[in-house]
Amino acid sequence: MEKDITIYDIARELELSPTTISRALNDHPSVNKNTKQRISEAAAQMGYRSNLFASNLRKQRTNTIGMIVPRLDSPFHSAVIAGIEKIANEEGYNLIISQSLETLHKEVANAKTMFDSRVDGLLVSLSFETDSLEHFEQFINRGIPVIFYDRVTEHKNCTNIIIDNLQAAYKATTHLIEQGCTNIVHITGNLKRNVYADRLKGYKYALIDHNLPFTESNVLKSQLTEEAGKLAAEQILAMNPLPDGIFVSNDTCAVSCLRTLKQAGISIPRDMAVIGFNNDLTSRVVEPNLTTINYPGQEMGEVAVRVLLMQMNGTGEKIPSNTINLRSELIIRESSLRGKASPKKKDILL
Amino acid sequence: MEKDITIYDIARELELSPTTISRALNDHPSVNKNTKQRISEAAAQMGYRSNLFASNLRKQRTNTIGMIVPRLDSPFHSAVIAGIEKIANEEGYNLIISQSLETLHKEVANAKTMFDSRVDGLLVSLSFETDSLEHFEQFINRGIPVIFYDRVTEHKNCTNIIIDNLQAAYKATTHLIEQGCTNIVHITGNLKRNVYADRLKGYKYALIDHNLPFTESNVLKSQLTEEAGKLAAEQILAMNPLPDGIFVSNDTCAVSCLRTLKQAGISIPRDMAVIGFNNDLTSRVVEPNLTTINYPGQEMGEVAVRVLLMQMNGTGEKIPSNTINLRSELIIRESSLRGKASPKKKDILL
DNA sequence: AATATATATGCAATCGGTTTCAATTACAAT
DNA sequence: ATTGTAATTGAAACCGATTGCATATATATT
Repeated sequence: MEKDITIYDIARELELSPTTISRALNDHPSVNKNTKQRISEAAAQMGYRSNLFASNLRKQRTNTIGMIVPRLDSPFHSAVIAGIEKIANEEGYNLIISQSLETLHKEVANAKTMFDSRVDGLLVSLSFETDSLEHFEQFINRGIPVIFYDRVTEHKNCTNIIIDNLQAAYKATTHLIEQGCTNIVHITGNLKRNVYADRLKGYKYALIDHNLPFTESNVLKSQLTEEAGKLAAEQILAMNPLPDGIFVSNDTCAVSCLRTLKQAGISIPRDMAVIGFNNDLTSRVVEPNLTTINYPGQEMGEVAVRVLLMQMNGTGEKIPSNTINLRSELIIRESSLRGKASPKKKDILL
Repeated sequence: MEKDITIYDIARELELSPTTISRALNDHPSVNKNTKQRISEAAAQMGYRSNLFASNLRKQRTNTIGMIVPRLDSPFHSAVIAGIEKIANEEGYNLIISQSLETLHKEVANAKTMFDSRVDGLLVSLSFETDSLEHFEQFINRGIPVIFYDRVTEHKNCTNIIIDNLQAAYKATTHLIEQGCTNIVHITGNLKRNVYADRLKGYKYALIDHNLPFTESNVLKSQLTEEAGKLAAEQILAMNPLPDGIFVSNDTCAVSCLRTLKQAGISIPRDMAVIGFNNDLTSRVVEPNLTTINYPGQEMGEVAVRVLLMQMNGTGEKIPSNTINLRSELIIRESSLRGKASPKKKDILL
């Protein structure tokens, strides 16, 4: 079992002070070039590695970014994390990740752990249950920046990074209307969360702007799971008259709903056009392929961590609270193309 | 901006020494019960939180587990991580996660970061490219346990946690044979990795045990991506005679292959029966639903972290190198059921 | 020659817990 | 009265890197 080399060992070896060793290894300008050279060679040769804890303890920062996500096993969050990890890595930051599993109590516990681990910054996408940001106040009180992405809530000291859910939903609904749909159902999630509330608004405004009636009974609240998709399909089949278009707030649920409708003898998109949200892999596997909104997960992650780094290394002055909107796009596939022939290209980007 | 409370602040407040505060907060037996009570109340009231860096620095351990996975955006790995995070959390450990993105150089860089972060233990699933474990020697030399799961290589000091890939593949292939297939193609991945090499063996042995010929030309090497599935399908369509069964080493590729074959007019499973591997969500979305091997991801994660914790807290003696095998199961769905009527139950577990 | 300036290095304190080794007290046993 | 034992508490060293302040040397300026 080898022993760790410290700057004291190097100092002894080269007959210098630990101070100089430390400065040399941090490329401090006041150390002679030749000395630096000697030191870094000795360090390499002796197998030195810096002790982050001693360093962190002294510097009062950890070079660590914390992340709290609802779940890791979601294609969208995976993409976000990939983007975050890439940039964080490049900038020399560690990433501590934990999942709230959509519960408030685990989100609170995770926040505490992140706080005790003294992360320098925090990236959060809120759980379904979260209705208070109290557990993040401890960070804000000590000047540790917190950034919310995707599932967000307004907070005067925090930046939010989102897509324009309202606009995306508006586009999707408008597309259904342009395909001739006049009786469109919307399947939504927990309206406490901005993403679902905004999509509902987009759906509503699109209807109104095209002189179609908005009726509460056409909005189905759901858990947006696979199972919930089946239930929603059954509710839809019980409607009279049957709707001719469905806009679902995620792909998992849309796919399961679509399949259940198909099994019941409904022809998609002829009888009903269907649009999902997320552009998950399943949207390209289901038959017919699902029209959906493409979410820039990786990009969202990259933007989030860049903004966070800016705030972490900022002058200490509070950057004014703000919201960053990323572009999303409607990807049109067979599930929503009615009447006309199917499109030449497989995927058409609006 | 609030200031951090230290044990010295509490000591001053209660007119005790920092020693006693530290001991009380760690529930050391030699501190008086009443004193403990007073101290913990004061700590709570003053908003004290332990400084992990000071503690780590002194204790020379970090309460942190490192993880290096090929990618985070894989349903299997997400499930593993979920299992790991659950147990690690319960036991009071932090989790640092990084992805190698299937490249050796990033895996090496990540290993270095983990090492510098002084993780107490390491969980690894190897990248495609990895053909040497040199970058893990530094851990082993210092007595830091390393555990490999799923994508593993033999190392005399490390435990491996896997499923019996050979047996699973044997079962899958045997099932195809029982369904009347006599000319079965196998689509495999990078044979450097145990998982694919073992599955190939299972396929081979099943053929031999059932007196079917094994031919190299029936083994298609592939990247197992969506794109690779299409290519493989084209290769299969060019075969003469056409095979009547396909066993693919993952679901993503199997699904894409299946869809391409269908588009070419092949009836699944009548003309060709198809089996995948992983039980991803897409296997339940594609038409017909895909027969596949269910992988106990979450369980694998839980076992991995438990074994790791044992080794981390062990007496320091080397636990003899070993391999832990977890059970997997064949899930039979429509894509492999030929001739007979479709099964009564949606999913049949063998 | 005297002073100013830049360059290079080191001393010693510091970050906040943990731990070794004593010290103190109370009480029991001889 | 003396010694032994258990229960509490504290002083001080320590983990390893960083940094404010001081010092020493070399070079430039007047």
